[in-house]
Amino acid sequence: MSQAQILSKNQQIVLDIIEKAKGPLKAYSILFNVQKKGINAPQQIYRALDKLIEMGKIHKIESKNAFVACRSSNCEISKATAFSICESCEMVDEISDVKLSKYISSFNHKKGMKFKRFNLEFFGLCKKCK
Amino acid sequence: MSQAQILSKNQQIVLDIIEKAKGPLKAYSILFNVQKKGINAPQQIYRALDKLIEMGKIHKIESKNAFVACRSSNCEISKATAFSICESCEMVDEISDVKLSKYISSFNHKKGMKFKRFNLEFFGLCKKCK
DNA sequence: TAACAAAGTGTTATAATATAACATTTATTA
DNA sequence: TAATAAATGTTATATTATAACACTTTGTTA
Ligand SMILES: [Zn+2]
Ligand SMILES: [Zn+2]
Ligand SMILES: [Zn+2]
Ligand SMILES: [Zn+2]
Repeated sequence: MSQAQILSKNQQIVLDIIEKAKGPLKAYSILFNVQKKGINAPQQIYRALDKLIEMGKIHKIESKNAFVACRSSNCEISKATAFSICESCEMVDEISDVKLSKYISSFNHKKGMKFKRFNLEFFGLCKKCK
Repeated sequence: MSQAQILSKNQQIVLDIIEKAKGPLKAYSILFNVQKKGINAPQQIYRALDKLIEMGKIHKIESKNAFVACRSSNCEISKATAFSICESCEMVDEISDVKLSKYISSFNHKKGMKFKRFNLEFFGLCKKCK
């Protein structure tokens, strides 16, 4: 059984902000939000972000250069991530669909490449924006 | 029948370079490669890139901020893109697998979002790097 | 517990990626 | 040919991300 990760001070501060946010956050917007807490430099943010990603606590939305908290408890440390992204309101929602994930994970590339992980981003209009 | 797109001068220059490249190219590396051709500013590159993406001639590899030529003739203007990416040598290969693409396209999000397009990036080690 | 190693922090500087804004030119079409 | 749309050239600036170095805290192990 893997014990609950203990986070460092900066990691906890950054994670708290990302978890409280309604949508994806950009690194510099996180930075501006924590300057009162004594974090002054981008490095401090990026280092925390890197570790949090490694731990699977957050994910990077590549198409937006932004970060969201992981909402799926069974998200196997980010080996198989999928997101739906609203092109109008910027809302991002993590998709955890075992069938979809299994199907994609089992996809075999003709050219003999063995995949370790994948990231899938869907784009469209969310219910509200339709 | 859609007639062959006629490209503007800058669009053609940028496309040529991307098509000749063996791997994904970054915007500034394209820029450095075309300065002899009279293109001097990032804007000129990014504008061409934007149009080429719109036309489906190239794709952006989001996880790398880099661009590759579209190799799949039936790539329906980038509504459904998939790539395999080698984490060691940076090689990128466009996957055109109708079954995979159909399966993912038909995925229905529970929260009522209708998807217009998706982008899937696989990561691993290619044959050579394994 | 002293010594060492590993992980985290703080800081300054800079690199890399991308867009804003505006003037001008070229191509298209009415 | 006049009006419109698309593309270009240019300068400046915004945004995202990493390098490098000195120091501190935490964990491990002799
Ligand atoms: Zn997750
Ligand atoms: Zn929306
Ligand atoms: Zn394609
Ligand atoms: Zn490789």
